[in-house]
Amino acid sequence: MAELKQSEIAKLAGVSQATVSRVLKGNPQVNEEMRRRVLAVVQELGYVPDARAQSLRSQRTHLLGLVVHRSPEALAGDPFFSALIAAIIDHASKHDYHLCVDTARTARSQRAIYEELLRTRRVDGLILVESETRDRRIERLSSEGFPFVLIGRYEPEDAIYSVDNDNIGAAYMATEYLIRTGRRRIAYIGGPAGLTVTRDRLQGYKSALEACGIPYDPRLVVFAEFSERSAAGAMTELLSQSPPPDAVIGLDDVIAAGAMREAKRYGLHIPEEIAFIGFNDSPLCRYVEPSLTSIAVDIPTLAGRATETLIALIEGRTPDAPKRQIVPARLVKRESA
Amino acid sequence: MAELKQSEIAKLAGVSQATVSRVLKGNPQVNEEMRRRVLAVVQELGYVPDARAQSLRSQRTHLLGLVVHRSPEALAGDPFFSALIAAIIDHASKHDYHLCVDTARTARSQRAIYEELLRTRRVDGLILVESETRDRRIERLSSEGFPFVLIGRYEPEDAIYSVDNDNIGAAYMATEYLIRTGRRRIAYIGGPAGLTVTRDRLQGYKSALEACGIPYDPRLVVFAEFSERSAAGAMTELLSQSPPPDAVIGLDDVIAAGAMREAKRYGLHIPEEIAFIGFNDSPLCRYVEPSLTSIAVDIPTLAGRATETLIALIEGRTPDAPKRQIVPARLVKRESA
DNA sequence: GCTATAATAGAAATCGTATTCTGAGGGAGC
DNA sequence: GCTCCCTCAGAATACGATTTCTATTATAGC
Repeated sequence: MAELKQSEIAKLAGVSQATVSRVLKGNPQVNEEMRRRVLAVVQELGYVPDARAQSLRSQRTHLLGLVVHRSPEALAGDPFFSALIAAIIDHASKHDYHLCVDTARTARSQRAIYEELLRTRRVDGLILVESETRDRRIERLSSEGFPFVLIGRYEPEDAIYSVDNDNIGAAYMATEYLIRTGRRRIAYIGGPAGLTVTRDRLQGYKSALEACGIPYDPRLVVFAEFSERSAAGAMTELLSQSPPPDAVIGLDDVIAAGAMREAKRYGLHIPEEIAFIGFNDSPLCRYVEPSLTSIAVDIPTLAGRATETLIALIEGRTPDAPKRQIVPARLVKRESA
Repeated sequence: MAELKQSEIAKLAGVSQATVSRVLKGNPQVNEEMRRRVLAVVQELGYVPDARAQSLRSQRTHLLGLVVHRSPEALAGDPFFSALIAAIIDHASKHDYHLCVDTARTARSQRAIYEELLRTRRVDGLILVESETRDRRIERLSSEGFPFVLIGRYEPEDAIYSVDNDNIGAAYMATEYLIRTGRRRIAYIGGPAGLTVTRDRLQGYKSALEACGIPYDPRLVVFAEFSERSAAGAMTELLSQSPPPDAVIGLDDVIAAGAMREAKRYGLHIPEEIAFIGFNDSPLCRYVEPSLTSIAVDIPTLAGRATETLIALIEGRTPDAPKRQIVPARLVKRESA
């Protein structure tokens, strides 16, 4: 298979290379006869333009970058990300964009990745997931006018484009649901304390308590890593209190399930003595015993909004969406609460 | 932030653009004094070369493509893929490569994606996952000499580079383990019949039966989609037989767990009356009741071998690995078997 | 019949970097 | 003092497409 380029096609079709380009780009000022001749050769040889040359010339790579702030190990078992990635690809491909995924485990490599993707113009825009609450790099992206969208929340609210699950509302909903069903000592197991999700859900939790006139007890709030073991540790801590909690909200299904398993080990009856609610509605929920009530994050919508907004920014259109978009979550009731 | 390019740097450093390029590429034939001057300006302005121009000039994009033959919906809940993607990125970044992920749900879009990524030279090489047993496109890639590696198996065995979990061996191990613990009517629930994994594991299953002198009963082999519901349906079919199976091997943890749940609904005791073994050792396994014995696929190794081999191919080195690499799996014993 | 205008296609410039080609200068060797 | 070679840096070219500029031809309008 010979290396094909427009000049070869041009020679074979007996036209200039410029004409080949015009035909392929659908430029209207080209005669029907020429167009036919060129297309015939293109079809015959199966010529496809070189994306690298197009990128350089047009200053567009048609690549979106997804940067995930987690180590490979932490990412490994998480179904949230396969869903997110799949959904982004789905939307991007409709607009003829591709997706480049990078992970940033250490702070140093994070910086490197931003440099690498952005300054080298390797991608046209960035989707950022799971950033810290305040992030110097995000401000730099913003001040340089680089197109990017955050999945998650950022302050100040309308400084940048972001799409977020309604974490505050969702945690409020979960907490209120527990209160309505008679729970009074509701615990919250967060993830790493620096993460925005951890804090937002904590806020929703507190608001619901307050709205229902239940005093906030800081001893009922603990933090864990994204692992079963860490969740179990957090649960042990909670159970050491007297009286122990009668309900637990976990930041994550894995955390909630880990905590629930620990409670079972202590001989507690679920949901009679203690109820559990997780987040993400992962496959896990249907399989644990008792099945886990969970808040379902609407990933396709989240990914869709983020992708569409980003592409609009890249192409210079003003996104027809507010800077901060909030996607509602859904409570999926099962046996654990 | 002005648009920086080598010529600007050159002007400021009082050298030619060629010298700037040489300094940045570490070309040895450049005087120490020049090198210092250039680096000073580069540092000061934070110049980083344009990847698009480099791609065109060097004919290398430093992008690997990962093509997954599944719909976004099917991909959504699957932790296998986040693990795979994370592991590939991890290895690729060590060699200064990035990863572009694409999904191919329909046959038409599959073709389009191959064209798009390969013919446009958007990526330097391809990793393919979950292909069908025989695939016309793979033969084309091969005949065009395009660098690619398959995760999974392909026939003829040594026609292309592939890295595969030892599916035959793993299924053999699972089956033999069940037989050793006294099971006699062992069922197999595969995935879609066209997939190589489905067939390979079936083969391992059959071999183990034969080696242990247990006759093969085709009624004990059924196929399901990658969903809980489909798995439940398959299990119902198996339970309608007399005598029913006393053990089940599922292609997948989700399939195995779905089948197990169905068996519980029928009032069967696990593992006393019927045992279950799944594949992937996903988080799920530790949470189902009873916990699910599973074959752990060594994803980091799988991804690592595939990535290293691909990069070697791209860079024109002969991979120091056989064309067909097999990564051993591990039986993780839990309560269900 | 002559200019004005439109339609169309080729020539040439451009995107930013890597590399080959070329030439200047300096030291070694005789 | 001359050649030869070596080192090094600037000039020029190439990568493959897009787009502007330019030239040709045809048509219209008077």
